[in-house]
Amino acid sequence: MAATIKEVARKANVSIATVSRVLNNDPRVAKKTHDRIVEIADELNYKPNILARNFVKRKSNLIGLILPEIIDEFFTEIIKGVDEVLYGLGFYTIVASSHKYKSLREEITTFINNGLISGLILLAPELSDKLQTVLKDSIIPVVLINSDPALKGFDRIALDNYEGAFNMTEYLITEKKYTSLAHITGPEGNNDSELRKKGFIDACKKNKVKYSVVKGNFSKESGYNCCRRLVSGKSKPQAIFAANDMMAIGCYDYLQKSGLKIPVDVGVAGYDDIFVAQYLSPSLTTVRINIEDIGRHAADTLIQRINNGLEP
Amino acid sequence: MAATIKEVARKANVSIATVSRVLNNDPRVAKKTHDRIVEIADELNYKPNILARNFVKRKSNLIGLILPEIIDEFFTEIIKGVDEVLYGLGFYTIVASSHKYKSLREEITTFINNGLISGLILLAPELSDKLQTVLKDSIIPVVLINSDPALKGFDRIALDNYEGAFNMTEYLITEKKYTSLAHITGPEGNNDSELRKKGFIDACKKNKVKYSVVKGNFSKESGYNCCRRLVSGKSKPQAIFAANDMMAIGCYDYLQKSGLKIPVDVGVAGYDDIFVAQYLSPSLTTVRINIEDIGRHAADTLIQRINNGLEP
DNA sequence: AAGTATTATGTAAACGTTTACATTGTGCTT
DNA sequence: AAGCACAATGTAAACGTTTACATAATACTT
Repeated sequence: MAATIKEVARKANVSIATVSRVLNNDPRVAKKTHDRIVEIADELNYKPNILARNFVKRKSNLIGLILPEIIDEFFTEIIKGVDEVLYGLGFYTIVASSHKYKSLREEITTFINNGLISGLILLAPELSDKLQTVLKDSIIPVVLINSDPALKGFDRIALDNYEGAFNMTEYLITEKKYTSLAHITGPEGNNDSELRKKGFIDACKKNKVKYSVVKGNFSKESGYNCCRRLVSGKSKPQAIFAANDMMAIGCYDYLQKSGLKIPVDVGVAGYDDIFVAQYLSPSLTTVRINIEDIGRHAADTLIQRINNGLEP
Repeated sequence: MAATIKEVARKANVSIATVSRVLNNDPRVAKKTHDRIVEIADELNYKPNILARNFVKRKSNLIGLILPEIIDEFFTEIIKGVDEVLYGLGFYTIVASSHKYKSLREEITTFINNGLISGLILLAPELSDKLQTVLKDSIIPVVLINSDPALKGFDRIALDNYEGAFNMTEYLITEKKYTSLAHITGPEGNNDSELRKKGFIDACKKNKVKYSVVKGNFSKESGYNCCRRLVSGKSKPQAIFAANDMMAIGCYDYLQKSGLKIPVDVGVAGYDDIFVAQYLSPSLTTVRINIEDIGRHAADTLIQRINNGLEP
């Protein structure tokens, strides 16, 4: 059985209050006593029971991180960024990814209300009204990654999807001299997806090039199928801008299979710069985003909210 | 403030004990009472405070998952597998990856002793003696992923590194008809690395082909450099078997740069089957391992140990 | 109908901390 | 040397559950 504060207190001939103060670096305890207690605690290999501490303080050193299942490489990077910051500040990160057993809303509701975590980071490109209400009513701070910018009253860390897509599209037009483009979107309602689409369309309009838009869902397969439709249609675009790299890979697959050369016959661009992008042949033109940074930033923001209680 | 068990009890005109029993599905409480209490709890939007529950039970529904920094794509898959199983069983997964602030041993010691988690999954291809002692003394169950098979008294989930490497090597020899091979190892002391090397060597010996071994460290750069050394050496091997895909990618990079054709001039094989493998050109020959499964398996084993207290 | 077995519920302690408040001790002021 | 301020430590309650044990209510014997 692990040693408790009582045993330390007894061995040091002080009350548990004094030991507790030492553990929390309360300046009111005499240096001599402090040092002695630290030594004895060490000797007994005493570690404060976090369960008890969290319980009595009614707040934990645990942060929830919820990620939807779709996201693939994002996953790792976000977790890394978040954990790096949190761990350094004495917090632990609880990840939840699979929503196999419960709806996302249920999961989040429980997570927020059961007192286990002191803050939540939620990567949710789409946010139902109900979910928004749940989050609004949350007693613990919530930081959103990548959600609708129109959402008021939330802390939100965003990738600049609109600008990224806009710039990429202009690049394809002005540098690469394509004069007809197609865009494969992500799933409807997904915020990243909508913004990228908007960026694409606006850039096309601004530069007065022909464009078309087809609906994908971020999966490789949807990229494959959309590419087939686009390429075999009557107005084949000169280049395809997929809303993420996975779908761009799907395009690669289809084009390769049908003997079309990239970028001579059809140009392909993606979004995310996932690891594999550089190893495609030819290498994929893609919009780079620093995912780990997003994670770090989200963690920072959350902790500030927890400590200072500032409203977003 | 969130509702507590007391308020539910008062509103239902019962003692908190009865409410507690209802929450824990104790069969001793009458159906009528049960239903009434459930309803009232719902009404008050009552969620049991997990912090309190964990505290009093002196065990939490939290599992630690420690991953070293090196591992890259493994990361995601392991977490997925672990979380999937644990979440379904009512447990949460705490991940810790970056060891920037503390030594691995310190981190693990604290993690094991502070009572926060009820079990630990540790992905540690190398395990110092000190660390072994810490783990042996652990009061909570520990499951190791991918550690030294010689370790007695631990639950251990292993990839069959030896067999995988052996089979791949035989495949290169008997199917691909290579008659001289080279192996780029992982870091010394790393258990995966040692087993793969052993599998390679044994297969070469058994089939009586010439072989050489050079030391890498699982990084892309080391693959690049080792490849250069091998290829420009006096006895250029017909094929290189890298102990992981990352190093194989390094080989690709070097060979491409120096104008050598794969697999005509030099064959390359890897290990892990990371996502990018299939998109290299030509696609990488690699040993497939199901990482997510390993995660699931580890989680299963851990929970069994927690619930049944079986010794490993 | 009394006694007994069974079922349903209540009582209260316990878990390991933190912390408001109380007490004691020390040194300083006059 | 009495009084006071302040520093150091102690006392005890509190946090929200679970659970062993006690009690009350009901049903089943005969």
